[in-house]
Amino acid sequence: MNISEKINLTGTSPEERSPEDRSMAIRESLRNAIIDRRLAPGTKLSESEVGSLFDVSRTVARAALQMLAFEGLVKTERNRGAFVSNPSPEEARQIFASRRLIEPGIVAAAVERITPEDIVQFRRQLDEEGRYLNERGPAARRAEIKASGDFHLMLASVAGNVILQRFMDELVARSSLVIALYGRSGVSSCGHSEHTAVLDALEKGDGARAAKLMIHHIDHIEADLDLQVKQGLGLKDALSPI
Amino acid sequence: MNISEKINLTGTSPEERSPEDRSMAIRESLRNAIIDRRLAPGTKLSESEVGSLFDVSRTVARAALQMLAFEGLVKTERNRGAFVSNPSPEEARQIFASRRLIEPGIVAAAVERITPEDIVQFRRQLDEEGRYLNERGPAARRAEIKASGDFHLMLASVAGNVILQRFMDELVARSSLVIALYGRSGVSSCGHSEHTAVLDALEKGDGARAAKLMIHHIDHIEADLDLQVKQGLGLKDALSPI
DNA sequence: AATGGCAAGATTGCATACGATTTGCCCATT
DNA sequence: AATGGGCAAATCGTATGCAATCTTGCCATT
Repeated sequence: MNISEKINLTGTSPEERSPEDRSMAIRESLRNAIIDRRLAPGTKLSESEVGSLFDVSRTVARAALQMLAFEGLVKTERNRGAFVSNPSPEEARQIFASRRLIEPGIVAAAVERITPEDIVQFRRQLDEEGRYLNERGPAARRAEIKASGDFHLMLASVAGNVILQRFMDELVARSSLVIALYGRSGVSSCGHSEHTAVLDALEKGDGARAAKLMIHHIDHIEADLDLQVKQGLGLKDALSPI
Repeated sequence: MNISEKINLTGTSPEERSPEDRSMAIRESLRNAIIDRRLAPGTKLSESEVGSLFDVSRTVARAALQMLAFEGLVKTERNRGAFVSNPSPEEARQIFASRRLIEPGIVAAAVERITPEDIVQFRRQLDEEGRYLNERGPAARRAEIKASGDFHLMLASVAGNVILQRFMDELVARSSLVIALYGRSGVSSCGHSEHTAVLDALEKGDGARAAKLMIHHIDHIEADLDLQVKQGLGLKDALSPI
């Protein structure tokens, strides 16, 4: 159960490139590992292990884990440690309910501010997304989930509200976890075309249509999930079946 | 500039009542102090000072400050320390834009789940709010801001989405800061009646009306702000006035 | 008198050490 | 053989120490 191979240490930080917060770099690295499933839900992230992996003390490893706990990607249990989050179906529903609420607003804001350069950027992103769609294997699948999330994050970035952007950051990351856990089919084979449709509407300046498409898109993602209580194992639930 | 008097140490934690995370208790205490202005924006919160105030080491004080930084209530500068946030007008606008987006959704969810007991609780809360409205002095003013925020948080709680609840927690807290900084008149003398109106609509099950009232309410709060760059003090702005 | 540099003080960043708590294993007892 | 107690290993929670960095006041120089 060595997590060392799962984490792309050099992926986010070429080396000691940033003299700034190292805990932030560790957070980024772990975040990426979590959202594209190199670290499975439930995996234990011990402070010492993370610390030695990134060659820092427990202090800074702990700070990174605290940040991840704050954004809901890991859960910490006192005196037991930190574990990659294992979102419950209820949590999953709430995540998507939040997205259904926020993303139309983001789309509406984005349509006011999007530039032709942004459009070009988006097309490039969608191309990459489509490329992964046609590849096989878990690596391509992971990359696809990641790219799909990036589309939504780019949208939030264009919308220009840093607070909503941070909320979306969290929601997209947690969505990735949920899809990894409860996803039924191949992620969102329809997702790519839906992204394209949203972008097309944005390009035409049709915010209302883009927002509607976005809601449908989110609905489709959630509909692809199998949110049964199969993973109920909560014991608390098991003990009070009535 | 001793902050010790500003913090109600016993307010949130009677003593060592919680054997659990002390940093969480410190965060709560500082949070309360910030959102009702006992700690003014810009105030420095040094690790050692906070630590000795709560009789803990810098380690746990630091953890509390990190959490506050994460929710935007304090800003940390590397090698300089943590300071109570001084939201810019732009930040303020984004905070209220976010609330305009999220709160109608919360209201819509709340109308589906609100119980008669909740209504009673809300009435009690509104009574207390009204009481502060008729009192004079900064203490009553602070209590009024707090109580006003609590109304929105109760709503989020009733809505039953813990993620949105946490977002609102952050947004309400930051709003308090913004109102403290840019508030023009007496907070929201109209706010109380508007809260009542929202609740009335909720009680009648008229979610659409409640949502509309909520948007107006938020608009009114924001309209009461003086979001000029008077506090621009950024120097960077002052130097490039064109 | 104003400016520039320097050194002392203060504060954070980080690592490490020690105590506390939990977990799992082993063995004794029934 | 199953159960219960207790010990040992592992891990977390917290305090503290040291180095790095920033601030500030002082002094020399112009």
